Amino acid sequence: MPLDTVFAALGDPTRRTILAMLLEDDMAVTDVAEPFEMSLAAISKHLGVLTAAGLISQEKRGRVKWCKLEPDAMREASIWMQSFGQFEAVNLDDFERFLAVELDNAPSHPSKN
Amino acid sequence: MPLDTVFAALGDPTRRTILAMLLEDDMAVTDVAEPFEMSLAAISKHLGVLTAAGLISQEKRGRVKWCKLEPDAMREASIWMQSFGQFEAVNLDDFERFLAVELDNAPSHPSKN
DNA sequence: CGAAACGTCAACCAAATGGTTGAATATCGG
DNA sequence: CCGATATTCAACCATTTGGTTGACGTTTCG
Repeated sequence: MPLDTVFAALGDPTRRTILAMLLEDDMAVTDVAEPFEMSLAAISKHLGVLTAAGLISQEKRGRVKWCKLEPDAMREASIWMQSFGQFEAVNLDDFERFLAVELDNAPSHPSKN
Repeated sequence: MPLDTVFAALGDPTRRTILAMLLEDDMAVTDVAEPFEMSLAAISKHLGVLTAAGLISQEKRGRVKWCKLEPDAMREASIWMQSFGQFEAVNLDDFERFLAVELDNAPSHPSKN
């Protein structure tokens, strides 16, 4: 089940921090590792877990491997959680309308293709 | 971090199934365990994990311990995840205002009619 | 009272997880 | 070609996790 790997991946604070970093921009493995007090190999493993969960993708260009956030992977998990109540935080439909408006107003966003 | 325990708890399919069962109604431990092909002790442990994460609460009445879903525990995790949807194009300030409005809209009383 | 039902505890086990080091593999720049 | 940079691999280790079994403490009820 993809939910297994996604939730398990999100259960580690190092990995959640990495995801938050990638929210800013794509990053090379070495740059991802830099702020952490742990070996590069350990970060490489974390990135492997995130990749296996589909939460990021990694593309090698030259000797540098770029890490890119794949937020769609959270969608299924998010929807699963939403099913646990009207108590729940955000209405997804409202959220999508919000996103649609945001995308229209985005200044430097290249037109989709 | 509560996000650690919540996400980790959700990473197990047995525990997610238990939560889905409790969506229907509160249940006794024995009844929770009944559909699973695993010992009562194992289920008891799973319920302990869910309780530690705050996702359920357990109240003992007589010799029966009742398990009750606590969906509020998912709120923080849900909000965390939603901040990752299509983020590149989203203005964070707008997103936070959006969240504020969402949270302000009382979950259980209809807003307009 | 005494047996059955409810649930946890303790000890144990195999496998997975999160980390380390050191060697290995590409690739880039001079 | 050589050396530095980027990243993974492999072996290892300690801890956690998810499961088992059997004994144990409570509570209910005939």
